[in-house]
Amino acid sequence: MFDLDFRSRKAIYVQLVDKVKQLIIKDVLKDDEKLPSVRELAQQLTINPNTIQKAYRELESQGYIYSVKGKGSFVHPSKKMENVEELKKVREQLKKLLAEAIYLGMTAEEIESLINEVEGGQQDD
Amino acid sequence: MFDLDFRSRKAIYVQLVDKVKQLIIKDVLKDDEKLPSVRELAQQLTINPNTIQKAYRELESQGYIYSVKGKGSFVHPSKKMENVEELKKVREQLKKLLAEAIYLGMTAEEIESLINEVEGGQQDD
DNA sequence: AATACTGTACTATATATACTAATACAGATA
DNA sequence: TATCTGTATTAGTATATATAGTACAGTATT
Repeated sequence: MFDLDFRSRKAIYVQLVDKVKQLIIKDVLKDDEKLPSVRELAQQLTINPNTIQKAYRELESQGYIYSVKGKGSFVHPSKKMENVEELKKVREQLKKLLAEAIYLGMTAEEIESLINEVEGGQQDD
Repeated sequence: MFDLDFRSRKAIYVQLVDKVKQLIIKDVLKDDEKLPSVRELAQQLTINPNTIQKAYRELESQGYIYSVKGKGSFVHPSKKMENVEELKKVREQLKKLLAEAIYLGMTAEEIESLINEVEGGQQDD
C-alpha cells in the first residue's frame, strides 16, 4: 500500500507522511478509515515502529489523522478551512512555487489546467 | 543581502539556494549580474566558504547561475523552457501542492489570484 | 613576473538529525 | 487474562550538515 524508496535521500518518515497525505487527499483513504497499526505497518515495510510513529505524529499535528490509544490511527474527516495554520504554510509554499514555475516558463493557462486536473480528484502521480 | 536563520532546522545552504532563487525570479538580481564571491559572502554571513560553494553548486546545477573559474558566479539569463529537467520537477511539486491546497479549502479562484499576483513579479514575501 | 583576486577540490572533524533497537507503560477489546 | 492498540524513553549507529585548513587552477592588475 505504501511503497517507499529506501535509496532516496528523502527521510523515510517524510516519504510516509507524503504518501498518506496523498492518499487522504485523493480520497483513497476515506474519512475515519483505520490506518495500519504502527507495528503492523512497520512489519510490512520492514522498518522500525518508531519511524512509523514519527510519521503518524507528524500527520496528526498537521491535522490529517487522529490517534486513539488502544484503538488505532484514523483519517481525520476534512473540515475545509479548519486547519488554518497548515493552510497558511501551504499558501506561502504555493506562492513561491508558482513564481518559480512561471519563471521557468509555465504559463498561467498551463497552471490552471493543472488545477482543473487536480480538482477532479482521484488522479495518480 | 541574504539574511539567514541560523536557528532554523533548514540547512543553511538550502536557505541560501532558496534566497538566491527568489531574488533571481523577482528580477532583483539581473541577468549576468555578478554574485558575491564565495569567500566574500562567507565573510559577510560569517559562515564557511564551503557552505557557500555548496549552495552555488546547487544553483548552478539547477540552471540559475553559472560560474567561471577566476572570474566569479553570475546570474544565468533565463531562457524560458530551457531547463526542462527542473521544470519537470517543479510541475510535479506544483501538482501535489495544488491538490493539498484544494484539500485544505483553497478555491481555484484564490489560486488564480495568487498566480496573477506572482505574474507581475517584484512582489515580496 | 608577481600579486591578489576568482572558483574548485580534497581531507578531516564536530555536531545534528534520522533511523534502528529494545523496553516499558497505558488504554481498548475479546 | 491475553492481546491488540498508541505512546514514551533511552541508547547506539549512520548520514547530513557545517566547519577548518590546505591546495590548485584560471583571471586580472600592477
